[in-house]
Amino acid sequence: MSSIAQRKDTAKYHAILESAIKVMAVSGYHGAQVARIAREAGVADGTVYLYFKNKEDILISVLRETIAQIVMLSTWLEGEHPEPLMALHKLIEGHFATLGRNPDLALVLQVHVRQSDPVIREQVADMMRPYHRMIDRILVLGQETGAFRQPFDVRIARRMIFGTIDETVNAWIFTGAKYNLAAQTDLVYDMLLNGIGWRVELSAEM
Amino acid sequence: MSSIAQRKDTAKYHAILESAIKVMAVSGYHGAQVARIAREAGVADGTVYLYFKNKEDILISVLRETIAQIVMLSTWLEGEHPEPLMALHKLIEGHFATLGRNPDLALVLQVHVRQSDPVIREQVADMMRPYHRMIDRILVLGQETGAFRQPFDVRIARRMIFGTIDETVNAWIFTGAKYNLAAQTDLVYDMLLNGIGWRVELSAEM
Amino acid sequence: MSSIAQRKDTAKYHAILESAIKVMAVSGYHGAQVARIAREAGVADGTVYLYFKNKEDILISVLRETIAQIVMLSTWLEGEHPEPLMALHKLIEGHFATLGRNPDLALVLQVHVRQSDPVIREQVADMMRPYHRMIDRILVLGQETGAFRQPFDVRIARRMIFGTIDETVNAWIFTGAKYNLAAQTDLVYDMLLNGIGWRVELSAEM
Amino acid sequence: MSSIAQRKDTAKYHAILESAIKVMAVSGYHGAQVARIAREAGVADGTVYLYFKNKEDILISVLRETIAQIVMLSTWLEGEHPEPLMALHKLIEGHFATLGRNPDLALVLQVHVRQSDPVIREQVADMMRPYHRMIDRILVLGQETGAFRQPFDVRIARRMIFGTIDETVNAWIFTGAKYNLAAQTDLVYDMLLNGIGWRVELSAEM
DNA sequence: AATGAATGAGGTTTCATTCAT
DNA sequence: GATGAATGAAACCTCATTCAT
Repeated sequence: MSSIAQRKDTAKYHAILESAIKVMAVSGYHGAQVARIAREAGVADGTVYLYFKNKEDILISVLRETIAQIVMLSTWLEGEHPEPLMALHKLIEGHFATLGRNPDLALVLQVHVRQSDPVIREQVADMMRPYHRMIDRILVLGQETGAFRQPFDVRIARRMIFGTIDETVNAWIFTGAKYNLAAQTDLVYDMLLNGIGWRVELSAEM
Repeated sequence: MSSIAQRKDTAKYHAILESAIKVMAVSGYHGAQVARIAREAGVADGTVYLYFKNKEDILISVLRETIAQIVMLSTWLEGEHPEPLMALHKLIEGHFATLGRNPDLALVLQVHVRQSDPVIREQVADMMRPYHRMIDRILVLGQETGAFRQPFDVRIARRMIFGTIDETVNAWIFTGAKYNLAAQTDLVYDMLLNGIGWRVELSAEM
Repeated sequence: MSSIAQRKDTAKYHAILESAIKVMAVSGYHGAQVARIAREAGVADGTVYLYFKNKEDILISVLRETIAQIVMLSTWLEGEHPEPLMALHKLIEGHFATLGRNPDLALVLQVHVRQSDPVIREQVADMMRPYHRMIDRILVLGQETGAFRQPFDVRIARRMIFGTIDETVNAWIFTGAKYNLAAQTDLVYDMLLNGIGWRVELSAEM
Repeated sequence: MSSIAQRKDTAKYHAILESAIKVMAVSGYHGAQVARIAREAGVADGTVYLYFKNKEDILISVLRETIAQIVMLSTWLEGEHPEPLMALHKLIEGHFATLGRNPDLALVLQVHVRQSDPVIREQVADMMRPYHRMIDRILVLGQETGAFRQPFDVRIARRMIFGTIDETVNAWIFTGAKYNLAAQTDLVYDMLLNGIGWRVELSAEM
């Protein structure tokens, strides 16, 4: 009479999760049949339901585990209290490193999540919230300490940061995940910091 | 003996397309039942198949019509030959205006496209290519004419621009498309141009 | 307010009938779409229903017209009163000639009829009855006049005659209707008359 | 992870097959709905697809199993090496006995096979080929040993034999399969051997 | 008489989920 | 805990037939 929750740390639980990532990476969420996930994991169809409530629960679990890794950055950066420029660099690097290490998982996260029920999207948004909050904190701190230029909208900046990271990962996935994603860190970091324009008003200030 | 191709400009064709956008916005591609699309359009199930080859054809048509509008910006900007800064501003504005006018369609484009078959994603990528090319051209021209700062990777910059626009639209959709998307143009434009950092190296150059 | 019955002799009626034979020959009864029959006949879908009650009616009409030709042999032979051996030869020859002239129609009659509803099969049987009767009459007359050997079961003989003709046509169709069907007449006639065995009991009788 | 192939000898496989024969006998191939076959077999619709690839596979399996029984005659006769006259008698008897035992199956084989896709007809032809070959061998051997009269075309004779058997079965089915089919063996055998005519050329030989 | 756009019932097939073993 | 055969709801799509023009 053990509940699903109590089985989360078994080897089989993780085998199914890994298998789900693999299958979903190839076929997407809707294309991923439970039977194939089970076979890939080397268990019977029914066994899947001993560890997960239903198919949606598998997807959410996959996302939770993945996002957890990314969100861990928040916690880590939180504890380290690095100065904002460094924090931004670490953030980008960590994000790229995490997904770069596991292309299948990146594919699921970037591409296949954004489908399925609004329910799932809502949950993903919830899970991402700490991450967004952390970006916001870095930005605010940077503005306060003078590490970043003063007058800009934090939300717009956060969307630029997140959107750029996202699109960089997408491009990497789309071209087949062939190059080293983390190696893009410096280029992206520089781009976000400096934008594409001259800083005429800056020279005026001097 | 009229083929599907010959029926593309009828009122019913557009009614079904509109209805498909509406239903897909709510339920996603897989969740959108042909029967519901038909009912919403006020036609019989079978009628849908007089205008579209199959369900996938509906989605692709939705995307084609939408992306066409956005890509039209390419053509327009091409003809106008505006200077790069202006071109970038027009691009952002046009993108926001087009999607801002039709939130449902934006939802389909932003969220639901990225699922389904790789075939569809490939087609979307094909349709977006002229758009990406145009951004590249603007960037290159801007660097040549000195409108943009010199040393940056064009691809990275393009991903930042596209990613930021994308994420801005996502945020707008996710909050329920309640505010005016086009009104964000200046803020985003400024952000992309200037980044978030001081331009210390610029002062060094003086 | 003219009924379907009154339109049977128009050019369009026959155009549709010809077209139906062609399409059914290729696709079978179930595979033959009314729309394709209409297109092949150069009329609109709806027009078909001005000349035929429904799809089944088309098939039955096709069969009626064809079988009519074969059954006409009955009438003709009836009128001629040829002696039995000659009558049998004429019968085989006429059957082969009629179908040999129109392979499409033969295909429909031999292969595709035997499907669809029992209702249709019943009707075909009804239409074939005069033909069977005629064979029976030839056989009985032949036995009475001494043209055929005495002791054999007329029904069995009739089935042999009909079955052999049928199978000969089938073989001809199956190999692509490439050779001259009517040219088989003498061989089949001889076979039916003499069987495959020696006639030992005959020599005993002498 | 059991494939369809591995389930062919289960009770359920045969239950579905029997049920398919029954339903097809009544309604024909196209009229036989998978749902009705499933209900008749006492299983759920989906279960059918655990044992058969699709509806066409059911039909082909029905045919394979049946024709296999008839073709088994070939093998048996092959092994026995009976003299030709005996072989022919056994052949007719075996054919009638096999179909006579299972009228539904006979109906499917005789009537409903000949429809549907050319693909299926081709397959049936393939399955029947050994049977036809065997008839040919009997005929050739009979001619060589002098059991049959010398000059006749083997193919024509084979068609007469097969066509007569076929038509006899058809007649039996059409009248409701009320009498004993196998009891017709001697009559048909005699008919095929002797034909319907006197053997004038034979008496001339004497 | 002729058209052909529209209809909608109906059938095959898939696949997440269950439950007896 | 584990299995996997069985379930059956649900969805796409076809196509004979109708009817307003």
